[in-house]
Amino acid sequence: MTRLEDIARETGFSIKTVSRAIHNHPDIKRETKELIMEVVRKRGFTPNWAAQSLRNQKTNTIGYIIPNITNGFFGEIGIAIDAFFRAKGYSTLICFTSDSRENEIESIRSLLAKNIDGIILAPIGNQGEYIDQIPNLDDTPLVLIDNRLSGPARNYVLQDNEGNSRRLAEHILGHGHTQIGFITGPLEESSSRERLNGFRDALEEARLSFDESLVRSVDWEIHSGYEATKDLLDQKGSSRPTAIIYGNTQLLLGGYKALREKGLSIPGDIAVASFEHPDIIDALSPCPTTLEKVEARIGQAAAEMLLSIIESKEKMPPREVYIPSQLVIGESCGCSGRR
Amino acid sequence: MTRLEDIARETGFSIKTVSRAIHNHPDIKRETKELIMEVVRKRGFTPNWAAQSLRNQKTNTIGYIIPNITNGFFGEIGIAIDAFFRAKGYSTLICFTSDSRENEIESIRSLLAKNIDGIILAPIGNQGEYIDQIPNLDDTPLVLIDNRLSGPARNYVLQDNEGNSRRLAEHILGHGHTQIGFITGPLEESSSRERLNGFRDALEEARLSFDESLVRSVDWEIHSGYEATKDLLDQKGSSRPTAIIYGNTQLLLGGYKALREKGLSIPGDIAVASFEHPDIIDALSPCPTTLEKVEARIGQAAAEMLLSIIESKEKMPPREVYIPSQLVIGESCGCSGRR
DNA sequence: TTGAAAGCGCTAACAT
DNA sequence: ATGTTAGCGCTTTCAA
Repeated sequence: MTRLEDIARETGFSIKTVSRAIHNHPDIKRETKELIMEVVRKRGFTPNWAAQSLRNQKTNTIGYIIPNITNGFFGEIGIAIDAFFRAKGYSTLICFTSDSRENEIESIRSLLAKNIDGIILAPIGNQGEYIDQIPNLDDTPLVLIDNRLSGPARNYVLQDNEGNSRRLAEHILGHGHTQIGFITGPLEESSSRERLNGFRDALEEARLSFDESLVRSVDWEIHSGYEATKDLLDQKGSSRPTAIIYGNTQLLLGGYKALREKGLSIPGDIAVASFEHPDIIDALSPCPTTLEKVEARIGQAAAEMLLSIIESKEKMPPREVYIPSQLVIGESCGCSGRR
Repeated sequence: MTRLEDIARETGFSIKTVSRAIHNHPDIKRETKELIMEVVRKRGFTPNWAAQSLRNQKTNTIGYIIPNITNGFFGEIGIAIDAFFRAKGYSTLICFTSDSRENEIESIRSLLAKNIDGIILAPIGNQGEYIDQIPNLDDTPLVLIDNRLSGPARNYVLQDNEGNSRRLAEHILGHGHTQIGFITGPLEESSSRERLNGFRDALEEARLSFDESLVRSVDWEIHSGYEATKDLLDQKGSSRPTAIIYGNTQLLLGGYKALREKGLSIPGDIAVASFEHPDIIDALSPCPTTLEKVEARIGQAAAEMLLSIIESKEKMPPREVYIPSQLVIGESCGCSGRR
């Protein structure tokens, strides 16, 4: 490993002068600096991170903790976070917890041990009390995204789930449907619960009754969307839905498969709309009606919020930011198509 | 931040004794240790990572550099790597390069500055010389995955692309097809080139001529698979393929959309098979014939290789590991189905 | 404009 | 079985 001292010896200056050159300190002669920087480049010297952060008590590093790295939603948020902080001279450490609370706590602890300057966390579940019990965490700026936890006020960047849900439902209602299925994730999760609430509000406003037999709450997986869709269409006693709204991409994908297998045409036999806006949308025909992409905006908002907390000296009261998104009309709802 | 010294003061022992307790050193009385550990737990103390690694010249951390975090393939490899190293007491830092060579070099340098113990890199492109020019990198164990670069021998974990391609092609040939389309990625990339080679070998062995007009080399994106498929089916002069093999999931997805839009039934009108084995397979009907999942095995193999290099004292000659995979018969090739 | 020395938190020799 | 001390590489007073 190349050290400051190696550069100092090679150039004949002291360690401190080399340090000054690297950090663009004004108190240094221009030629001295150029001489030193030449050697620095040649040797590929980069200051030892551990030594620097030990000395400065500042790591210029933030942590990003997500349930699952293979989830494109969190991946794209991460890209936005990384881009923002990279431009400010920070690095981003990503940890994934495989949907385990234990791993989540372990990740937080390991980030704290690294003295990172702040954390952006996409928490799992709905119980938030455990967060308040992690020692030393209150000294570290923390922003939560996408999922609200129980407990005291915290810094959040959330989606406008209710509003988004209302926009989707109103659009489907506008096509004249009155029997609308709604397939979403676990209702303990705030995101899922809020989506259902928005749906219910839209029905109320349209003076339609909310029919619980048209709602399915399952986990967020493809096969669950597949089975819930079949279940919804096969049920006896109630009339068939003429439209279905899906709570995320996975559920939609499962739904498309089920509808295709049943020989139902979209939107002819059944209209469809869905939350989120995955890249994989390009593989689907008909192109589904969805919402705008929000990943970049969530990442940006969370990163800005975190940086402002890191940079502010005094403690700030918790803030919440809601990211809304507009409809993106496709061909699955009955409109004549987009693009 | 809680320090060793805080625990020492609170328990009345010296710093060193506390350190011994934490590290399970034998030279410590059982009760002393229990007394200390109680306070350690209460305070949530974790040794300062920077101080530890500065002192030990060992960080127990490895770096994992990938082109794109939203690619599920690299994500799942990362999960396997992280699981392996976590069990050995190591952390994994993930960096993504957004397919930019500049970011890739920058990521390597930032990992070197952190004194990480080793790097697993999924390199982009096919030129490898730049790697040899990164200062100080030769002291750090490095394992490359999935893509072979030009230049000297290196540590690699690769897929058996030729063998896999041959297996896919032989299966399709076994269904009696003689006009087989092949849609794959850029031929500069070793993975893509080797896949095409395997396909050509299988044709030769079956005494069929290799018809270049049935091959498309595009980028690895969904829309490219869509357009290449339409292009292949629309071309004049040559007879239509009765089967198509896709080089990855994205291309397959685009292909399914194109075939559906053309009203062709799979496998009735056209047989289909594809490399990789994505989770999204559950959303497709008919279920495509693919290869086994290899992500976990690639990650495991790369992690094992890297750890063995980290732990070995003397320099070892570069090694290569090839991960083969078997066919997974679906419904898209003409077989009667699986499961 | 440059250099010397102290100390960030931790661990390994070396005492006791 | 426990404590003292030096030093990992860096930056920041302070002095020259």
